[in-house]
Amino acid sequence: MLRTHTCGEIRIEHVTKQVILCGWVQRIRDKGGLIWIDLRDRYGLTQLLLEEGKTDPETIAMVRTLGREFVLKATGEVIERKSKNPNLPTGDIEIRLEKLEILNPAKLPPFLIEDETDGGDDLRMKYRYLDLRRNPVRKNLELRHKMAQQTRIYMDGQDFIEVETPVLIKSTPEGARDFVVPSRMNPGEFYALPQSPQTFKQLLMVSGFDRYYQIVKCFRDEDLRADRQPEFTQIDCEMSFIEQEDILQMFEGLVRHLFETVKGIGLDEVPRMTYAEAMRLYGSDKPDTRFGMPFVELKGSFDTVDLTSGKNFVVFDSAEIVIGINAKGCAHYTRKQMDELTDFIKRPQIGGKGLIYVRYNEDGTVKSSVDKFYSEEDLKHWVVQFQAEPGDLLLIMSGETNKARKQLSELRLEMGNRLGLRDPNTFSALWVLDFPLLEYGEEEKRWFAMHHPFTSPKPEDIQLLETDPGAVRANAYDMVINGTEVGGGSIRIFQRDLQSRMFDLLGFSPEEAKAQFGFLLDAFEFGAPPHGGIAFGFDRLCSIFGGADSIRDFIAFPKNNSGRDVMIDSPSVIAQGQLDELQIAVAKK
RNA sequence: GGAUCGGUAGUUCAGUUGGUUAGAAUGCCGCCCUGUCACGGCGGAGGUCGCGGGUUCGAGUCCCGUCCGAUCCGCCA
Repeated sequence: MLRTHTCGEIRIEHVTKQVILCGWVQRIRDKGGLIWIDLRDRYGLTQLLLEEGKTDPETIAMVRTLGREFVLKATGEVIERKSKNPNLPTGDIEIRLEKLEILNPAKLPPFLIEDETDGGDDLRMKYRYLDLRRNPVRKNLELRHKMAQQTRIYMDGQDFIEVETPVLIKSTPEGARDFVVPSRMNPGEFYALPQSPQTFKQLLMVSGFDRYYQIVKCFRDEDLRADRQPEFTQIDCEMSFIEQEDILQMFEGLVRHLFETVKGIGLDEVPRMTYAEAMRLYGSDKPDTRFGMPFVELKGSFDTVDLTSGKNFVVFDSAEIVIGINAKGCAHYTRKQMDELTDFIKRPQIGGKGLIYVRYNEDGTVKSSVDKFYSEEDLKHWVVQFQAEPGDLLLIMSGETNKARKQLSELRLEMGNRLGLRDPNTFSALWVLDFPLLEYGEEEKRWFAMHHPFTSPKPEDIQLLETDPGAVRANAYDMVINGTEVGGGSIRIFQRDLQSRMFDLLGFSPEEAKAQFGFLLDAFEFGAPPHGGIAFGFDRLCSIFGGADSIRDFIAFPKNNSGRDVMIDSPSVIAQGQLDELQIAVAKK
């Protein structure tokens, strides 16, 4: 070892000890007669002292040649500081430098290696190895490490075994776009990288590994977002001889264990909500339940309520649904603020046509943007429906049910932001249950599996498969934390007949089903146990625990928006020889 | 495929209606400083205003195109 201690561990009780430290130069403060060097490593910062008249002049001269990020080996005695720094764990001591060795000089980094860096995202990505020297990013990776460790501790404690599954697998038509790898030994043929180990974990159930998990890389060739990378990590799990309730209990347990051990937070029992409820109350299958503000229907499909029709307001009369939210205490909003909200919902990404408001003033009077059509008495009925109190502001939208809900959902989140109701250090988890089994693809004119083709329908809905496939509910569930989907899974189909019927419904001919998933169908004929599972988005889980919106800083070497690694500059062209070997020709544009 | 925002010193940004030599902070370099810790003081260097074209007497600023980045929509079983 080149060092006796790290830069984070020396305390007042080490005084008079002779130590050797290694690390990077964080900063040098040269007072002339006194020079201090802050030496940094992963563990902390320790101050080295040089003093004119006491320190060897050659060493002082050498220190005056140092720059930021030089790698040093420093030998000296631990002494108590004359003026202590209470902000630093090592602030009571310093090292009187006796011998200095420059292990490696360093060019000036392109941005400051400090907590509040002056580097932009692009630059930080290009020099990621420097960015990773910064405390905030390093702490995120330490958090990730803890999350992974605690996941393994919990799963192992529940008798799950970790099994690795292959990365070079087979492309399947359903779901996300596959990343594809050409096979040299089988010219013209391709592997695909797994979107998830789905079929393998089901096969492991057939094999009798009744509790499997894996912290595993998955790959999807789709456009990226702040919380989506082309390669990402899942906590992938599967269990046999269970019902949905067992899965919910087991993995609520995992999440509670993680909050407990990693954050020191005791999580409340995770509430449950059906998909239909979530859509009706929040217009989203992943509602942020850190705050309430549920939708209220003035005219809707679920209730028989209609407080808007017959007053010659065409917009509402022609709408399938009229829904709103109660922004508590916002009656004072100015014209400017209202315009901002209207502009917000009219943005092309949201696509709202207009926003109607009702102010329930402190003095009990009511003022709205539709006073022309609705009397004070009409509006008072609305106020009652919203359970509003004086000082509240009702924000109302209308239209086709699914669109209006989606738009109002965006507005609800925006109001949550404006009212400071989305604190990243508050955690609210939710199970969303009973997802639809199928959704209709308008373009393709056929049904698609909402989760995946192996998801089992609710037994009581099976007869609807023939008559009304869209109404069939699945034994599928998502876990949502703070409005982010962090995990999802289902109870699988384990009977060959039902699975074949599913493929049929999804438009697979028996031959296609056999070609794509024959191995699974075959396996189901050799004694498949009832089984089900779940997968958590590990990167997202880490980012939520870390209070961040983006998963990028929880991944050591992430890719940018265009799927590029700007540090190693990938993807890149390959040599003609490589292409030849693979018998691949690149089409010229 | 689409929308919005951005690209000016090493870095983060400002830059008026189009008008002299494009500024600030920070970093960097030099000198001074014996208790600093975001040290302080004095001085200095540092710019193809993303790229290409256009309008104009004159463009960082206006117009067109293009490239790059970020966020979002579509997409993501």
